[in-house]
Order: sequence, then C-alpha cells, then structure tokens
Amino acid sequence: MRPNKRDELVRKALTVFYRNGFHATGMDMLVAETGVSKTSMYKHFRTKEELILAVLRLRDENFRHWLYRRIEELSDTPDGQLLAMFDALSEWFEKPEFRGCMFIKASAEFQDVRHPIHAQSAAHKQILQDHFAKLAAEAGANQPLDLARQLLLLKEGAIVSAVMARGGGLAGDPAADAKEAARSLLSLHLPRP
Amino acid sequence: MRPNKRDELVRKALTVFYRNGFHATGMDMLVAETGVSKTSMYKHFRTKEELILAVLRLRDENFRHWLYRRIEELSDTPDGQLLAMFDALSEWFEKPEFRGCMFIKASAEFQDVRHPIHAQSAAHKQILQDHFAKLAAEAGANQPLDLARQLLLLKEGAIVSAVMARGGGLAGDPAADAKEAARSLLSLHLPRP
DNA sequence: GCTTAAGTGTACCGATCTGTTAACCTACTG
DNA sequence: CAGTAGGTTAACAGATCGGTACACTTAAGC
Repeated sequence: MRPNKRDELVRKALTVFYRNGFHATGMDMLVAETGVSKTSMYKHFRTKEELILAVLRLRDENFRHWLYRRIEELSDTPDGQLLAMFDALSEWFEKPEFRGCMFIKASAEFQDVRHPIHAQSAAHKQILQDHFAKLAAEAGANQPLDLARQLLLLKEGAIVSAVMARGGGLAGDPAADAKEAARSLLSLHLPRP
Repeated sequence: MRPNKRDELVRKALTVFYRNGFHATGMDMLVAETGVSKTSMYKHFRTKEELILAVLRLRDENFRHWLYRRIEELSDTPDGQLLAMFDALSEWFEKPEFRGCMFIKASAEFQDVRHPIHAQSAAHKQILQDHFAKLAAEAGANQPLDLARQLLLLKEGAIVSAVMARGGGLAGDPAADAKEAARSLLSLHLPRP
C-alpha cells in the first residue's frame, strides 16, 4: 500500500464526487474511473465514508491554499486581500468545471450535525473565517470578527448564487456583486485612510 | 385520485425529503412514512423526479409566502421589510426542524444545470431576487437591482452558515451578522432620510 | 530463492434502488 | 344493480448499492 497510491485515489475520487455528488456516486463508478480494483480500493479505505472524509481533507487543503495564495498574488495589503478574494472567486466561478462548494454540498447530503462529514465541512468554514478575521485585524478593522463573518456570508452567498446562475437560471454576477458589497462593508469597518 | 390526497402526499414527502435528502430517501421510505401504498404513489407521480418537482413547487409557495407575510408583519416600510427579512430568517434558523434551504440542497444533489430540479431551484432564487428588487425600488434605492442582489447574497450566505453553525461547528450568529451587514448596505444605497 | 506486501480480477453477498404487475377491495354514481 | 374510479396488498423485475471472499500475480527485501 504505497501512500502515494492512496493519494492518487483520493485525488481522482475528489473529481468524481465533485462532479457527481456523494450519494449519487457508487463505489463501482469510483473503481471504474480510477482504474483500481475494488479490492484495492477497500484496502485503502475501509468504508465509503472514510474515502469521503479523505477527499474532504484534500479539498480543504487544496482550496484554502489556492485561495490564500491567489489573494496574496492579487494584493499585498490585508484589506486589499480581503477584497481580492472576490476576484479569486470570480476566476473560480468561470472555470468550466466549477460546481459550487464541496463542503456545502457535503453538509447538504449528510445533514446530521453529529456526522463526521458534516462536522468536517463546518470546520473548513471555521478555518476560513479565522483567516478572514486575522486579515481584518491586520487591516485595522474596528471589529475584525464581525467583518470576517460578514465577508464569509458574502463568500458563501456568492458561491451558492454562482451555482444557480451557472445555467442562466439566476441573473447577475455574484462575484462582482459580492465584491461591491464587500467594498462597502470594508469602508465602514476600516478607519479612514 | 382525489386532488387533496395528492397534495397530502406532497406535503408529507416534503418533510421526509427535507429531513433526509433526495437521493438518500427511497420511495419505499416515502411509502412507509406516508402510509400510502406504493401503487397509489406511482399513480399520483409517474417517477420520483416528478414527485420531487411537486415537492419543490410546494416548498417555493410555502417559503415565499411565509417570508413575505412575516416581513410585512415586522415592518410596514419597504426598507424596513428588507431588514426585517433577517429577523424572519433568524426565527427560521432557531426552529428545531431547520435544515437549511431545500433549493440549495436540491441543486447540490442535481448538479446538471439542464436538469429540471436544478432549473426550478434557480427559478426560486430569481423570484426572491425580483421581490427584493421591487422592495428596494420602493425604498428609493439608487440601484435597486444591485442592492437586491447583495441582499440575496447575504440571505444565502446566512442560510449556509446557519446550517454549519447548527451543531456548533461554526461560530457566530449568521442572521444577526447578515442583518448588520444589510443595515450597512442599505444605509449606503438609500438616500439620506 | 523464499517470503511478504500490494495489487489484480471476478464472482458473490444481502440489501436497497426505481418502477411494474396482477388480483382484489370499496364506495360513489348512473 | 352494474360500472367505475381510487385504493389496497403483495410479489416481483432488473439494476445498483456498499462491502467481502478467494485465488492469483507481481515486485521488492532478506
């Protein structure tokens, strides 16, 4: 059981789950898409749930590191980075493979709050919120935690709306709208420059 | 096939789907929970998808009418009603049966934008956005559509965050945070009173 | 050269999935 | 009273679900 083999399985399973959903994706389909045998799959992951949790761990890493890096590329001030988040999101929304937030979908399919999948999804959001709060504090916001929470609301709302808007079912440009709103909120929370 | 029998089935199916998810809820479970026979169920709804679409239609009616009425009870000015929406949401979030937005969950489980379930979910959001825009225009907002979209983002973000916060997995009071943000946005969009 | 770990293919398990079939019951209506 | 609409129970398709059993191959390490 080479560890990188396992990682490769998680990586491929991620794309399948992301495209297809969790319940709608059977282990047979995963086995077919990854090219691995079913026996091996179950040697690496004792249950489907364990595989999903591994997928979510990878997704958390990938997404957060991508977002953190991208906003640092786009701006070198903390308040600029908070704003730039919505430009990064915009880039994400326009990728053809964009299918919304994997953690929102996971918590939607595993609704019991005591379920590890639900808990892990919430943990991802908490980590993001903490990061926003750190940036807000560095930017000198009056109430950095409040600002962070409001920005998180805008981010989640933008993702959900972007999903709905994807097929033209909802009018508007969620990333642009969210950025505009964020600009307003930042101007009210930050001391006059 | 008395029509009210069908409505009763839709009503009961709604609670089961809302509690359990769509893919995770089998027709056998629905039959057991509604007390109806499987044959009758398939006489009323030719497929599971048709049942889900009927459930979503009912949910759209119920939710929108509840929300519209509640915010009218809480305020009699259009801008006051836009703010009161977040008080109404707060009441919803605190109900023990709260499990998030059914349309977000539906679009998460049926991701293909051409799928009728996905389209119907997006339509629900569009109708809400239109309603907000109407209120924003009545309130005299500079750009009522922009304000409506921003408020929709806050609403969706609050719902998603409330789901995550339900088991204590995410800190904060999403409804209160969203209301605070909405107050800021309104003050910037409305002409000085 | 032998052992062991890692992986393979395939067949299978019982349960559940959506959906169907057939025979029967019951109550209203012409 | 006969016909019919709406409902019942119960069994059954055919597929797929998560997960396992068994016999085999391949490659590395001692």
